Amino acid sequence: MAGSVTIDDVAEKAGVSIKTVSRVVNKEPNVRERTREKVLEAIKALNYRPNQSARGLAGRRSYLIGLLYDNPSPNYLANLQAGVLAACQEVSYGLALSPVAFGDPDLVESVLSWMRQSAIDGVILTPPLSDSEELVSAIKAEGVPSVIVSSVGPGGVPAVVIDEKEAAHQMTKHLIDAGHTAIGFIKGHPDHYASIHRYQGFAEAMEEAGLPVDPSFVKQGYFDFDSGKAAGEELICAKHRPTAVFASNDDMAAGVMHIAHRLKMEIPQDLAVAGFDDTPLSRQVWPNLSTVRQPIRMMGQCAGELLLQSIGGESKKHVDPNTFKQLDFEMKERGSSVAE
Amino acid sequence: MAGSVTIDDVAEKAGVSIKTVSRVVNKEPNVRERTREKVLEAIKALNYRPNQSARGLAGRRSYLIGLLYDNPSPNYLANLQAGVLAACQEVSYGLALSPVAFGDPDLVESVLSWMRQSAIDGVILTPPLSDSEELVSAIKAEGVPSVIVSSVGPGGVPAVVIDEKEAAHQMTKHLIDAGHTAIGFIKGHPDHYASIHRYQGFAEAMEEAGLPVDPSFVKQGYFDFDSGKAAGEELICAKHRPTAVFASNDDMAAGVMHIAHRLKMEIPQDLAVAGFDDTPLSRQVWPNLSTVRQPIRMMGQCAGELLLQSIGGESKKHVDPNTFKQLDFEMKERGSSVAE
DNA sequence: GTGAAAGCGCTAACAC
DNA sequence: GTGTTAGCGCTTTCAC
Repeated sequence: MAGSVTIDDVAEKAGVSIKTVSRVVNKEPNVRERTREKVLEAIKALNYRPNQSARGLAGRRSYLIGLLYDNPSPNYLANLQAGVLAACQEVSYGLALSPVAFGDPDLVESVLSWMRQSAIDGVILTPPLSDSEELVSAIKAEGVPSVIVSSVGPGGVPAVVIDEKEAAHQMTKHLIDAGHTAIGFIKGHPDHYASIHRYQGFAEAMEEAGLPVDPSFVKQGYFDFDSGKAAGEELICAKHRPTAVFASNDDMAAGVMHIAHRLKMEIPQDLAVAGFDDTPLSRQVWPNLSTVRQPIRMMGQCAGELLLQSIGGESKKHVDPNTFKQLDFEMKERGSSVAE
Repeated sequence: MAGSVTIDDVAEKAGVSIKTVSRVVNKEPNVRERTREKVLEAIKALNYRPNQSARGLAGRRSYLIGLLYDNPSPNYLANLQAGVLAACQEVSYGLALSPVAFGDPDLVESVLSWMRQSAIDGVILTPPLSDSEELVSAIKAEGVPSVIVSSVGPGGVPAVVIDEKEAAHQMTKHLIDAGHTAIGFIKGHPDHYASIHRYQGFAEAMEEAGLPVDPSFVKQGYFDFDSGKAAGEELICAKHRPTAVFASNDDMAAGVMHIAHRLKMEIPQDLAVAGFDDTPLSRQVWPNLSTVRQPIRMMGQCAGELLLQSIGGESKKHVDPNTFKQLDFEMKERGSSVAE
């Protein structure tokens, strides 16, 4: 602890008062540009970082935001987390992780108690927690700012999303354009709203093209590889089978491909496959998987920035609680749907 | 901030000084049983919760441990982190994440500075950071307890590991037992000690079996899919080629399989493949990948427990700095090495 | 636009 | 066993 750089050291080095340093650190207004630069230089030279405990004590907050999640895919978690951390770093906030179980009957109670205990200044909710109206409302009632990710939510809480429906629509259209008329669909986990939207996009695209959606071509999945395998097996092994399968995420699509390989089917000649998310897996299967890229890391960063903004320092630009930040998705058409 | 109940309120209500309350809260000795009860009652009646920031500031600790990592695979990070979090929860500690760049020339300086400013009470190092003797020593010199994971380290710091060499030895033997004599090897990232140990295990098993290690059958990889693909291509496309390839991790092994598929080779008939780590990917490729399971989550939990113990709050059992906790690995022999 | 002074709620050191 | 007195490093309030 000795020899640690404090705000006093920075103030002295920059030739200003500690209050001015504090203003710069907290990005408050009312600092001349020239002064700000001097301070920033001193901060950099000394490699100064504010002490969170001291900040928290004086400022009556914890300088911590929470990230609530329930067993997401490692890839989703790692990317989202990296984005949130990036947002936190800009303003020297810390990130507190809270893995919870969506199925827990006293989910709300335990989340609230965790928030109080750790004095979280704000919280980011990921699916399927962000889809729980009860939870979102309870947190809002507690007066703690929150942002939800990948979900529309009950409103009144800012959200960061992509247009799931449109993305699924485009991917379905891609398969139709490739000549498929019998297209199977594997739904995502029913706890996630995204699953509904992806299905809607699929159904609408089919309807637009005047193609019927055969109910026996629609299977329930749970976003994991095994459920994709199971659904894929049901779809492919039937005598009347689709020529293309659109799975609601990459893991399930990989499951379908796994089955296809086992049956010695050629992809995409015998069966076209498409996924959703553009996880690393999509480039590790053979052939590469056609999918929709979701900018997860950026979504994390946006959510973090939005939350930190609405926690607001002194420079509280007010954040509209109905903010609805929609980021762009990206189509990735690869070898699993079109011969290369 | 929820309850604005402070230590003073508790002291007044219990009719003692704040110091006595502090003693009770921190389970320190030298409090008469009768007094302790009175204080505990007051705490309960007022629903008092100590302010972490104030505790941290005054006590020069943060009730936080740090997790240092450099761009690990999402899977490794998510699992390790889950284990560490589990350990933290038991004692109400928080986890502070710190992504850093191993290549950064002032890595040590910036890590030390981060530790000082956030007043981290202890830190867990993951590869390749745990392999940097300079960093490990610097942290030790700073007097901050640390635990390293998946690495042997310079000693003097507790470590949680598996026997990488023995594991690679067994996997190699498995390939030899399956009848292979020309076995290719793809090394892991050179910054990781684990890469060396895995190669040693391979080389020793070959030697024991009286098989030569053809230098042209040993390629350098970097633990990522693309480097596995590149190395795999070099190995397989040569006129004189191995009949089996042992890659130092699953991602690289998947890269090899990808190439093999592209060349229409049958696995394992034309080419056997083995990996290391037992990531989900190993069960998502076709055929399933033979690999070595590393109990990453448990390693994270052990590391967390070891660290928290050596920080020692209440019941400071002394932790031997030369603790070397070796967990068991597990062989997973699947379809990529033996026809199913 | 900037600074001086007054704490934030707690623990540490030392008295009693 | 228990209390008193100083801060910890920062933000806040209010003066300039």
